[in-house]
Amino acid sequence: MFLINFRSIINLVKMKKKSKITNMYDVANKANVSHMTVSRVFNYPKLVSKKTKEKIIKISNDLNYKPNLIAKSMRTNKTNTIGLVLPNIINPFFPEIVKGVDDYCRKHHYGVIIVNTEDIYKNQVIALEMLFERKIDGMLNIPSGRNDDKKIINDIIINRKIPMVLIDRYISDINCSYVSTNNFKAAYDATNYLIKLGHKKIGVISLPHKSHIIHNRLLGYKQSLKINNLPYNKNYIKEYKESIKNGYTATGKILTDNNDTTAILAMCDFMAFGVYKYCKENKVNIPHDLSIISIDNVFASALINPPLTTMAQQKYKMGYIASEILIDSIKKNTLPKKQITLDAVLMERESCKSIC
Amino acid sequence: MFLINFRSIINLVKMKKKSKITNMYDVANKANVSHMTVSRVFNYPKLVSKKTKEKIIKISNDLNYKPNLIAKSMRTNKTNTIGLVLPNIINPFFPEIVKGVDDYCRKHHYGVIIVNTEDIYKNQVIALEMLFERKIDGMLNIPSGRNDDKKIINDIIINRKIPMVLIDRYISDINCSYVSTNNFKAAYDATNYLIKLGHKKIGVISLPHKSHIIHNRLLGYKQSLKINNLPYNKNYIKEYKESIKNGYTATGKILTDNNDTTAILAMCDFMAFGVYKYCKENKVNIPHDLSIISIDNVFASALINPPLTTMAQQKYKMGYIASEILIDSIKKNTLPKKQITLDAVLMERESCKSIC
DNA sequence: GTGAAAGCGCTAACAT
DNA sequence: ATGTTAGCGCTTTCAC
Repeated sequence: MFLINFRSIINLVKMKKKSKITNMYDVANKANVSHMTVSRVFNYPKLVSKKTKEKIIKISNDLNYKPNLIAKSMRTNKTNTIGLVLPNIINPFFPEIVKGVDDYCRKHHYGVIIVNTEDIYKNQVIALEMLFERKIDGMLNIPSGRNDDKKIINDIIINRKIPMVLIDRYISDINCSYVSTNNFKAAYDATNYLIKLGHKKIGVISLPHKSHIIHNRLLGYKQSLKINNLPYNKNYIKEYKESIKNGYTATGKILTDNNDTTAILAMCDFMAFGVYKYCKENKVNIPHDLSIISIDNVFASALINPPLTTMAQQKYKMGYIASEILIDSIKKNTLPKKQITLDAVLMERESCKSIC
Repeated sequence: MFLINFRSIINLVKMKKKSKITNMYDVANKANVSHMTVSRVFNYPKLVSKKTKEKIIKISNDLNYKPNLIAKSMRTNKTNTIGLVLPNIINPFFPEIVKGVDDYCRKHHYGVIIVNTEDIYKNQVIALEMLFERKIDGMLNIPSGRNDDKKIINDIIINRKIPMVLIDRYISDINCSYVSTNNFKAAYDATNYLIKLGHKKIGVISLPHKSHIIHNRLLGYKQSLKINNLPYNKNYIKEYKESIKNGYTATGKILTDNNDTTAILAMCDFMAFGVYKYCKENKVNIPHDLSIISIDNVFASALINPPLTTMAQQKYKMGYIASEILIDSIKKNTLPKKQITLDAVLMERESCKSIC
């Protein structure tokens, strides 16, 4: 009764203004220890005696105490948060990457701040500054393929030694890691598949190849022709920006320019959807009159009629592995350099027919 | 030589440790003012003389200074960050909501921490605790419809007075705001549309209606029948969990139980995709033999053949408005209570036929 | 095994 | 109009 609980007094003094959310001092006060002992329970539990530890854990639970990660960040310079910048969350290609990122990060107690840039330069700048101000530990970036991105990424992220992993699209000469599909092999395998089915006149619906991606896919296509002793003829290749409408236009171009075409390789599923549209309107039967293979395996590909045969990019895995590389290098306090490519996987459905 | 090398190493280590990111004091020193003046330039610029302000802004730019939002949060108890919890980013229904959220938040300088729960209870708990520890100012939640969610949301978020806005799905008796589709009206309008086309025997592919959503849609369907003096017969309603396969099964059930069925209302697009699959396999022509309308307007709906007529939920707007309500109440320091419902919009495509 | 003191970068409150 | 002081809740460092 006469004993004065000094610890309580000390802690109460330190608490001063009573904040409504439980903090370390509340727990320490109730456990009659210093706040440092509470801190150790959460960060270096081995340094605390079993008895004290158990008491503190119980009290923490009773008071519903959770450490304030913002305060922790102040001291440690680590927020356990990463940024994820992507061009367009509506495009069904990206959500699977997001899921892979989310899965890995949740498991490792990292938060993910997501920003959708719409491929607009201003949004990219806002996004990067926002993420820097929030002191993210690292960044995942699915770049837009615009040229001015590189400078701003260097200025705001790379030059400040923030680790970055690019996903899907590459930016040359930038100090970071990179995870993508093996695009050469994807197109090579797709073309080989058509050739094995007996196709010799294969049209290609391509995209503007400022990016390495399309460049490599085109190389894969050519290499497959070469290996199979088939001639390369660039009249069979039509290049438009990615959209269903442009896929439609490209199909018309290919078929009128080359009326012996028996198959089309579309560089992405969206362009393939345009092929379907053209074929429906022009009474071309898929796969009877025209075989079509594509690269991506977006969600809708299995739903359309006939289901689209496509080279599935491992989108989930790309997100997962990119997160792994990033968080690894955050923990090791190094800048990541790894370059990883994943093979696309043939999803054999019903849009290709053997003509042997 | 050895001595020099040894010393260089020590210096490099020291420098590395010393190398830090520009802060307020760096700017203040260079400008020959106190750090408070710098702070005012960024927070209350009117309180600083024009001359000083300009000098500080110039120096800030020169030194590439950006305020540290983590440190700011320590004092202000505001992180300018919100949480976004959703069940499944792969489901094409959700990314459009995310885009709406992202757009509003970017404009208002809020960061969004996203978590995908997969409808798994444990993930939901991890997500909420993670967001609480990071001191989010508010939360957007697209709940899973699981019953145990309510308690955990109350424990971790609501009881700590963190503002929350639910999107799409409602949880009864919880102190928060709510933005959703007017589900009664969506089904009512869809049914009316079919009836106007001459349909009298309308099957319904429903979902388990633990949630208010399906309950209200069913009420809308019934009300439309009533208003049009058509009988209600529950044999025409089949209820399964949401999946393409179950949509397939349900279609079979409806058509064999009621061979006079001329139209089907699917409670969501995924179930409608199952109808398409069934019809393709069983040589039922859409819309010639069977009309189909649905609710959602997911991305793939326009791609399938024939394009699906569906009541489009305003997903982007839901996300945008929910963010607006949340950030509004954060700024006013109140808990949001608003309940908003948005009308679904008829997307008339080619899956319904007049039989008048 | 545990505690005291210092301070991360910022802002609120008060002082000049 | 500008400066001084005192923390926000935590971890690092050093002391015992």
